[in-house]
Amino acid sequence: MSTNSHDTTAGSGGAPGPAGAGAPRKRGRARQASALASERRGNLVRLAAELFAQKGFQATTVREIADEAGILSGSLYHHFDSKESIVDEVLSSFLDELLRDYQAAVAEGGSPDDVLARLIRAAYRSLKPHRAAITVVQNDWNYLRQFPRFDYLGTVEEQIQGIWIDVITRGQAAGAFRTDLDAKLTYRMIRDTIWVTVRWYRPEGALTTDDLAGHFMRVLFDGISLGERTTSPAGR
Amino acid sequence: MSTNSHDTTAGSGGAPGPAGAGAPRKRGRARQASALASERRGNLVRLAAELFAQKGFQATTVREIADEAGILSGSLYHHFDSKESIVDEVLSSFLDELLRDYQAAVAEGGSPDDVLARLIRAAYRSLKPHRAAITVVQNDWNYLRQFPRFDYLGTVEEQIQGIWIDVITRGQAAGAFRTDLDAKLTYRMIRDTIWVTVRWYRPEGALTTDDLAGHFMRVLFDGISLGERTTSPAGR
DNA sequence: GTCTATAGGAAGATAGAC
DNA sequence: GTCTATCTTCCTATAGAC
Repeated sequence: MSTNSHDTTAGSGGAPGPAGAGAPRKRGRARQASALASERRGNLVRLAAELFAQKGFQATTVREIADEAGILSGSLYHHFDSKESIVDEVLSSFLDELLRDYQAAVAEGGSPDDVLARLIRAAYRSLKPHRAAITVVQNDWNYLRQFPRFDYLGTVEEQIQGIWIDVITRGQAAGAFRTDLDAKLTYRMIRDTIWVTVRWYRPEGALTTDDLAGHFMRVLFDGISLGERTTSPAGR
Repeated sequence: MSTNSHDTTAGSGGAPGPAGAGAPRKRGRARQASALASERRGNLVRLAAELFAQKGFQATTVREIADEAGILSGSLYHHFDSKESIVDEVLSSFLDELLRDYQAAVAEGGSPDDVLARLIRAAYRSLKPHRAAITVVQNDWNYLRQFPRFDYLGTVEEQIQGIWIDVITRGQAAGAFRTDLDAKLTYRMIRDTIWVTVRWYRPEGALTTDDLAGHFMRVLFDGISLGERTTSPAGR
């Protein structure tokens, strides 16, 4: 949740940094102080993520982030070397955790529809802790990908896509899922439907993320129709 | 496609406008010149919409829009009184047309699942002509709604929602759709799944919008599973 | 209808005192 | 670690010539 494995030294010119620019190695008595520092940093990141999610990355100014934290904008640059570094930390920590969750869901094993159900629940469950990051991914992904710094977004996306498509394809081969559906298209549909929920989902409301997952899976696995399944009803 | 019925006089302060600020009534020999003017204007709007879609509303500068049109940024203000006016025209013309399409789909009549299928196809078909506008709606909706000028976005959304929920509810009452699904939740799922497609759909690719609609409807109506429908398979 | 020129403000980022 | 102060750049929008 803390290390940003995707950090690059790319910047707009400014200070090249006197020491190694990565996360400092913690050891000895420095560890405690460092832990406090990262907690502070983590707070700033969470707070910025919330603003990015509400107003968009571009529309959020460093002054607003600093205001929210009760400090002045200049002071932010003691913690981060640019506004992009902040959003980078928001995204990379979320994506790293998500990838691990998915890998764990697959590692548990079971039939393809068990695994698919587990993936779907894992995705919905991430809505609550990562609502802000997911919103940023959705709204600012296209913009951020313009910068080489964020190339890793595409890499992680491909790894994640591979996990889902693999499960769907295995399900088709095993006779659990229809073979007249394109696996990639189906994956995208599932992914989009789940993520886009952050636009209106409010964790403090009546619906839990497992409610959402349940509703979605009823539709996904069995459809909204009643009676026999049909190949092409109503001219579809 | 031309008149902006949602225009308001709201602005950030500047010139209050010497004459009536609405679209001038065309009559007599002025009509031809005016038609050319609106074509020019329409071109600028389309071009701006494309940029807004690619980079986001905030990140797109009036200079970029002007560059793309081959004029200087100051000259844009001969056609529009602000950057917001441009995006307003992008959104309102799209939403007006969409609402009319949906109303027409319902007016054709038929069983709930016929109507629902028609609505879904209409939505997918709008992806091609309105890709840019749909992208802007999705990415910049939250930001734009901060300004009273864009209050009408919420109004149109409610009208549209009413149309879909009505069809779903009637289908449930008629025994065509499952009653264990929440109509509003189902509407949102459908809407989101369709709109979010603009993130990756490329009209010039192999898939037509009717392909997408077909794939989606197979899943929506009948699910991805094979064999008998089941109420709670795999612990779902 | 487009240009030149510029007002006026806000943005991201930096330097050095405390 | 935060503040004060400020640099530089870029933005939207305007005024008036052509």
